[in-house]
Amino acid sequence: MATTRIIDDDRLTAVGLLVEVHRGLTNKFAARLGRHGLSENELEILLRLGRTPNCQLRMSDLAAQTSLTTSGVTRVVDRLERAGLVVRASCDTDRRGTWAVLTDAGLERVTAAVEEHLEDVDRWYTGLLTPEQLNALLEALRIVRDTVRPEAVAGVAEAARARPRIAATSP
Amino acid sequence: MATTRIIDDDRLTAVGLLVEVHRGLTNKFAARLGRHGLSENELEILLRLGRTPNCQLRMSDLAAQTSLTTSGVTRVVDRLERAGLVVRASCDTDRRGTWAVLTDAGLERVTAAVEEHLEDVDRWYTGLLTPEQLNALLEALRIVRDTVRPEAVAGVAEAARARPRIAATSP
DNA sequence: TTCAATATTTTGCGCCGTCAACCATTGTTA
DNA sequence: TAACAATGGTTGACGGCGCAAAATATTGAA
Repeated sequence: MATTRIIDDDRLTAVGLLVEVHRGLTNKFAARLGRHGLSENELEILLRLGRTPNCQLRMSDLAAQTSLTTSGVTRVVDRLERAGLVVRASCDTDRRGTWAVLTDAGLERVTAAVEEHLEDVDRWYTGLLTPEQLNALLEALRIVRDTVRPEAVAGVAEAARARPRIAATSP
Repeated sequence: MATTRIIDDDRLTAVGLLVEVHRGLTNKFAARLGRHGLSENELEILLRLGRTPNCQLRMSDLAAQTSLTTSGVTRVVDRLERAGLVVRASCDTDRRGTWAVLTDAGLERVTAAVEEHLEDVDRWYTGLLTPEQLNALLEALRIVRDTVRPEAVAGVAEAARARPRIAATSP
């Protein structure tokens, strides 16, 4: 008879597939990002800052968006600040808070990195799928994301309202 | 005019979506797995052993399958062995190699863990999608997996040929 | 046989991120 | 106003994993 052991359940392989793809892509991407001096988490934080109206987000919002802990964010931002890609600025309205602000150098760095990174993304991920397959994939992922991480958009509204902490590059 | 900055490229958000889903699921799963005394990597290794014909795989094959390094596998197997879920056995035909062999306790543990784990998988992942959506997702993931990790099935054939190192539970 | 070249696993060291404890600030309640 | 819980962030101790070198076993050639 066919196997009916629980450890062969299809749902487990569905998880496994997701994990393998994630790890595989991460590994493929790591080399080139490393050449730009960035890790996956560092890139993500720079990207999120760059996409925010004034290029600034509070530490705790970064934590919520990235599913790093706040202490993890502290450390990543420490490194980025040491590298001159980010600066910390205190928050006028709530002196407990701290803005992480993308510097010009940071924006340049992430732009340069992404420029090459996109080749890899295309080569190992999006470019492998037909537009229909890609859309179906993203639709499914979005459904899952919205239930497992509904908080992934924290802080954007506040940051837009806040006054910029450094000369922003937005004209 | 609309934004055309490179850091807003859709392909980046396609990566981001995958990463967010992976992290979100990992977090959701961690609590219950932790209650069974297993981490994600430990579960994966136990699963792969349990699915192999004689419940045994060589360390290097585990490394290839999991995209841990061999040293990572050494450490995970160390813990699993300390917990009595796995034993090491030397390889007759090539005494450089080492089999990691799932014990009966290991099979019980992983079975019990998976039994509950599947509820979470259903609740946060597979159960959120229609059968069509799930199939489309898996199809796309399989395409990407096959190009970024073609080596993910290492060692299964050899393990099936090798003689079992402990009383196997296969009748 | 002996010695170099190769293959498999383990170990030393370091980085990265979590957890828990901590300090500073805010808001609330009296 | 004082007291105190709640919030935001940082720090120290710790564990997991990767990298590279070491330890062990195997193969091939002189």
